[in-house]
Amino acid sequence: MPELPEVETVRRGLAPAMVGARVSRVTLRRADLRFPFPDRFAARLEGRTVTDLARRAKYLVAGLDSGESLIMHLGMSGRFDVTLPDGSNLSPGDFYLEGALGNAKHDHVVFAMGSGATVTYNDVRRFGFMDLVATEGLATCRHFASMGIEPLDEGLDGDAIARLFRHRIAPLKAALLDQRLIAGLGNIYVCEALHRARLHPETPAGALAAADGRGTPQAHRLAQEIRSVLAEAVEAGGSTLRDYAHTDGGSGRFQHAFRVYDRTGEPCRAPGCGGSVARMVQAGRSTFYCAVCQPPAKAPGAKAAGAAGRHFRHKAG
DNA sequence: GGGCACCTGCAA
DNA sequence: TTGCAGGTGCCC
Repeated sequence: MPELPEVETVRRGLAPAMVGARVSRVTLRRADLRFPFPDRFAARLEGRTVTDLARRAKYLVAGLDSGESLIMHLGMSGRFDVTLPDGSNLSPGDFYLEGALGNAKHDHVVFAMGSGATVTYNDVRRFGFMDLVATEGLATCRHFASMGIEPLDEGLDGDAIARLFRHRIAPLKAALLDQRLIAGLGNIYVCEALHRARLHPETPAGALAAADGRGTPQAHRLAQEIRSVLAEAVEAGGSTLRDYAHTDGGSGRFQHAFRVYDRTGEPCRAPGCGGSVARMVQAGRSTFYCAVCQPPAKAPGAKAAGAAGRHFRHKAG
C-alpha cells in the first residue's frame, strides 16, 4: 500500500518485530511475486540478523549482518501482518483490510523470527516484490540508481523543484509522479499537494521555473505543501482506503483528511471555496482537483491549447 | 511523453 | 459485465 506515508507507517510497525532479531525461517508460498524471488532467497536470509529497517521512497530496506539488504516493495496491495511474541497482532499501514485479512490465500512469504515474532507478507495483486542486494551497492542497484530526491528531504525546496522541472512540458501531475525526479509521491498525495498549492494538474511542470531558473512562488508553495501533506499523513498513520469492519489499530486515519482524492462531486474543502471536486484522467490515472481553487495556468513558451483559449498574460498564474 | 501490461477483487 | 484500484516498467 503504497505511498510514502503508508510505507513509513509499515516500517515503524515492522521495526520492533524485525530489527535486532534473527531470521530463523523463511517460508515462500510461491516462486514469485511481480518478479521471481532471487536465487536461494530463504537460505540467504535464514540465520541472519536484521540490523536496521529503513525506507527509501516507497521501498523498505532491511539491513542484514551478512552484508546484504532485503529490499521490499508493496506494489498496490502488499501488506504485512505482524504477530509479536506476546501474541499481539498488528497490520501497520494497512490498506486491504477486508478480504485479505486472515485470508491465507494471499499470504506469500512468512518470516519466522528468532524472537518468536512472525511477519507475514500478503499481497492480493502481487505487484509487490522482494530482492536481495549487497548493502554496499544499494545506492547504485537497479531499484535505486536513477531514483530522485526524497520529498521530505530538506533540500527539496522551491528552487530544487524548479531545477528538476525546468524546461519540462509534462503536466505537473506527471512530473510529480515521476520517481526519477521526486521519489515517494503517488496518486493520492500528488492530488492533495496540488490542491493545497492551488495548482492545476495540467500546468506544464516547467512553469514552476522562473526565467533565471529559480523557483517561482508557486514552486515554493508546492514544496511546502508536499512537505506538510506528507508529514500530516505520516502523523496520522497513513491512509486506509476500502476500510471495513474490524479494523484494528493498524489502520491509518489520513483518508478522513483528503481534500480532493476520491471525492468527485463533493464540495471542495478549501475554506471559502464554493467549488466541487472534479475528476479527470491523466496518463490513464484519475486526477482529482477543484477547478475553482486550481484554475488552469499557462507557462511562458507553452503551447496555448487550453479549453479556455486564453492568450498568455504576464500576470497569469 | 502516453499506452498498456502485470493481477485480483470489488462496486456499479 | 465493465470499469476501477494508493505502482512500476517496458513499449513506441
